[in-house]
Amino acid sequence: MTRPTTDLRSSLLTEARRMLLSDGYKSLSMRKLAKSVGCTATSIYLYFSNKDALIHALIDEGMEKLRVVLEGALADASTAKQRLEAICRAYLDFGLANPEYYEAMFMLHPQRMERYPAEKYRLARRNLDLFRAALAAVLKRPLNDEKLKIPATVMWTSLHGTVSLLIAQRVDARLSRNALLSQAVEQALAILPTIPKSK
Amino acid sequence: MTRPTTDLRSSLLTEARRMLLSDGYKSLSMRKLAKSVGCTATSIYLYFSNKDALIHALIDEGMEKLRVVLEGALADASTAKQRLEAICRAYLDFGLANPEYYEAMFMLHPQRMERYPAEKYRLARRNLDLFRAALAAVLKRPLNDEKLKIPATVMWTSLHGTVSLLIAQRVDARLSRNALLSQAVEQALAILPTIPKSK
DNA sequence: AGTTGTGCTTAACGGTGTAAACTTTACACT
DNA sequence: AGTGTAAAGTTTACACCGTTAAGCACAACT
Repeated sequence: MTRPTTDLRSSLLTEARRMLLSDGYKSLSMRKLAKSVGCTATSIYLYFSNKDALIHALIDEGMEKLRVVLEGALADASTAKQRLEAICRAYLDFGLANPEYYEAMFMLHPQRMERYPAEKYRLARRNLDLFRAALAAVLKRPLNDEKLKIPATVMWTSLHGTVSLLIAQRVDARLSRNALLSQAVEQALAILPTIPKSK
Repeated sequence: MTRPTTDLRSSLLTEARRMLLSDGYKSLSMRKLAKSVGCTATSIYLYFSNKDALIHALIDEGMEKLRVVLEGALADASTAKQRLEAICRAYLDFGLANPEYYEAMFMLHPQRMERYPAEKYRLARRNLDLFRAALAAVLKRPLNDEKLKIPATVMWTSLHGTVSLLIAQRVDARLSRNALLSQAVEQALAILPTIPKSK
């Protein structure tokens, strides 16, 4: 009922983020959001063309948060090999620490995301490039070596598999979480020997 | 309006499967299903306690189909190493060939699956055991070596990551699909050297 | 003072899953 | 043949959902 700020758009984003983080994507409805923020559901459409657009804004936030985390991990490690390991570990940790963001970013039903503008994938790809650069550094190759795109992508997808199945609770809960994560990082790093020498 | 068979339950399953496969999970609604099959929406509840239960039945079907595919792949290869590679490849192929089943099986929103009875994971775990056994064969270890649970799980999650991101269309579409899949298999197999020798 | 435009609301459409109560059909037993 | 009962299916209803169209109130500008 309260009208905390005149800037409805940013109030909506703030509240949507809070709802996403506390109750998950499923229970983020336009009507409930409106009620929490003190306006009508239709007012949301003055600032976001539809629910997808609202989620996209949150996805962008998540991508940005992920970038900060990954870059932090890179900065904290000293050798190239350690940096690669650190970025993998940081990726897993981010996903498990922010499952609601992660879900919106990478696990949402494709049909729901149909309208996600291709241009926005730029942010996502920038995170992927961090992996590619870290990989290149270990292999002593140029930072944006095109040939490393596929290995970097697969490294990422492999980590994603672990995160997403843990979030979706499809993994046997009796297995040690720590052992699983360590093995996942080791597995990701094991891609190194499979990459052919350049030229 | 037609009442094709007296066994409404199986008609519902057949039609639900058809709808899932042709239009995806999202557009499988109780009302539409009822209309297609010629009964009212509430009649479905005589045979399935809720929508989840209906989906669970389809998930079970999918798990069974996957099992057949994986076992087929195992049967077609001769050496232990080839069998391991074949099962990985078959997993990827199954997911990409049956995205609607795959989505229901492994990608559905956890909240929606809250009511998925833990006991049912048995079928899922049986598929995972095929990976574990194939892994054990290569390493010349006992088929149900407990120590291989984590490596086998990570092998699976790594493959899942590739499948699920491709299905969710989060992977750069310009990358060669074949190269990506080959790399994913290679990555999965690269777990082998990281597994400590038993005792 | 009158026009324009902005910010928001009300009302409505067509959809969703599901619960409760009611009706019809079918079968068993006296 | 007539009655009791259980099964199968329907009607009605509730409480939600995303979204559109039309309209209202008020500020700023001419």
